Amino acid sequence: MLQDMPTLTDVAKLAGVSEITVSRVVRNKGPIADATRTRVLSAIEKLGYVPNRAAGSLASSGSQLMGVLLPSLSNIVFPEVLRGIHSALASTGYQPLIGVTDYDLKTEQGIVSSLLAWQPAAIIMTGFDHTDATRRMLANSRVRVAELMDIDADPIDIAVGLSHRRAGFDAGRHLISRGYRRFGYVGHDWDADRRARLRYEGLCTALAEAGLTLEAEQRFAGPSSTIAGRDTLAAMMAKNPTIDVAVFSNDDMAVGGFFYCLTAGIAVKEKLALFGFNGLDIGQSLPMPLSTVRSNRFLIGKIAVEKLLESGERPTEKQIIDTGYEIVAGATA
Amino acid sequence: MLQDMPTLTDVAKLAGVSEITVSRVVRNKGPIADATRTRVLSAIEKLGYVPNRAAGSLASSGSQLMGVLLPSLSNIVFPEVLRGIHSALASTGYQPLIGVTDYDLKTEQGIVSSLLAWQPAAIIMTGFDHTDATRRMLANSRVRVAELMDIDADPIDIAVGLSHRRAGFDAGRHLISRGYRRFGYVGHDWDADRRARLRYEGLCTALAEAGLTLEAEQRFAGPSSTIAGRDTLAAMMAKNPTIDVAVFSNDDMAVGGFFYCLTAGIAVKEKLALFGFNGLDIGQSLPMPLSTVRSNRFLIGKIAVEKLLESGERPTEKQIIDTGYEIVAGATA
DNA sequence: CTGTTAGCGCGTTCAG
DNA sequence: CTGAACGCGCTAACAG
Repeated sequence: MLQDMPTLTDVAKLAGVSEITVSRVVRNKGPIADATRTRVLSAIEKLGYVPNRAAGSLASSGSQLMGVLLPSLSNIVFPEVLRGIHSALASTGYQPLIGVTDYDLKTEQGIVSSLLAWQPAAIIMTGFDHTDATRRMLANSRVRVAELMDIDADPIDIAVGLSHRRAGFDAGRHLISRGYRRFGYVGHDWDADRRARLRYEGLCTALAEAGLTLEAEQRFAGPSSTIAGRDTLAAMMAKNPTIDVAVFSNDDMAVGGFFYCLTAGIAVKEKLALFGFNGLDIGQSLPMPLSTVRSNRFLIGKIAVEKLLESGERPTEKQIIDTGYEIVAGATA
Repeated sequence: MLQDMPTLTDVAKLAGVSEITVSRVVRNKGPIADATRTRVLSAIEKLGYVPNRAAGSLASSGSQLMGVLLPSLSNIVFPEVLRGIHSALASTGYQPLIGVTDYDLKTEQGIVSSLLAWQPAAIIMTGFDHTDATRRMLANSRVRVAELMDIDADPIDIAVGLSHRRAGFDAGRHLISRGYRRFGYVGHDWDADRRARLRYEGLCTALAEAGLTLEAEQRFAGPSSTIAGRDTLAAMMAKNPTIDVAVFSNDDMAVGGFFYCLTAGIAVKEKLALFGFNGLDIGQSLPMPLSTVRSNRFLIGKIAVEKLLESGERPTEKQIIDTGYEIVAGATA
């Protein structure tokens, strides 16, 4: 696509050195006399030389690319992870090559295959659910794999995230300790969102240990959103007006729940407590800061990249990195 | 990085054909007898062959990559554009190679250079501000360039977006026609956000034509956010309690303003009207839907890709595509 | 419809 | 500290 861009050869001729010397200067590799380096650099400058990565990649059978698979871009959480990935990549010369799976394992498989075609240094994926074919392709390649967000299962190489089951459990314990007893759960479609389900299970376990159960439960049959949260809480309250706390599948849903309470004139916390998950900015900027669990999305992306780049080799031992979470007391519960 | 993955040659041997035939089957190019195709495909399947894109790219001096430069991932607007880009790319076999500039032109220049090194089919950028070096690199390459979001200046090849100046102007006219006269403006740092400034200028023009001026103006010295909107409106109201409408630099800021009114007990619309820009979901899910201007972020990304892929050549004529905007009456103004 | 020939631009040897 | 030769895996251009 570039029209006779200058090549290594052109630079080498102009600088009066061999191609490999130019190559070494460009990659900062091997010993180079200062004088030669200067000469080469000025030739590069003069010609506006830009190395051809495809050629480099072919010759070295490797690349400065990092494959990144995200389930969705609609949920703010994933752009935040991407931001963390990008921040760690920025100083390294690696570029993210991204794909979006729409929570579909077959789509994921296709994307993994096209990413692998670029011989990336590593691949970052979300979650532990993959097709057998995906696993096989990954195993046959030498690329390191990080699986993000979740650490409640066995990773391929590296897992970076938090235990959603424990987060749900701790949220439950926290709310019980604050005196809440009549629990309602407001969720979204969790066939796609395995982690929301893990949190739900953790919550139920905590309730069971305290001799409690969910008194109400309402799930929206689509992705999470503020509007879904608002309407789903409305539906639940219509059926079960006596609950004293609503636990939401995440902050988006909970913020919608807050808006519902505002409209319906329900006193938040006194009459109905609200609890979310994620610790999004929007929840914390509400007139009453949302009670929630803060996950560290940015950090997850950042650490994943750092671990992946730590060694050039596929790690011999599986590694699980817990980025933790934090109960945010807030004002709504 | 792949450990002796099978190559075209391996497939060709197994299928008993020449390499080029396999290549043609893989790329769906040129006439192939059905029998041959079947044979080749089953060989590919059997070996788990994955084409090496670097080699393909080198041989054809082109790639199925599309460079995407975004100023930021923190502002929800850009992930939405990326979503549009991705949706249009999904069916084409192209992959987005992304870079984030942090609103810095020198950073942008560096990223353009590394993107160009992959010989992408096209590059998508944001806005019209680039360094001279960036412009030169782009001009020397044969890649098509789309500049998104804005159409208030002269594009390199294609511009896709809306006139922010007109949007600001129309917002002003709209509010004047609703009877508002005492205008306040709540903004964020616009050195980075040229478009927010264009909207501001449009607004001021509309006011001037009606013989009005801004009675108050408060700008937060950082990026836009809900919290910034809340606090900046608070600061403005402390100084100028008599304004009857606050125009915000965008919806994030306006939602924060709404929260401020809630806390301060200010009757929204009766005492103080609020007006945003973007038409984000969060604004529309407020107890009172936010009055704002809807921009079509998803569409901007999608159309950019479609136009870029329309022809394989650099367009001879510059093209400006207006994706328009829409005043959303809402309930806050 | 299929095959042959000849590189694409670079990095990896291995020598000096 | 520098260089020569070779090949990475694929595709363009031309045959047949």
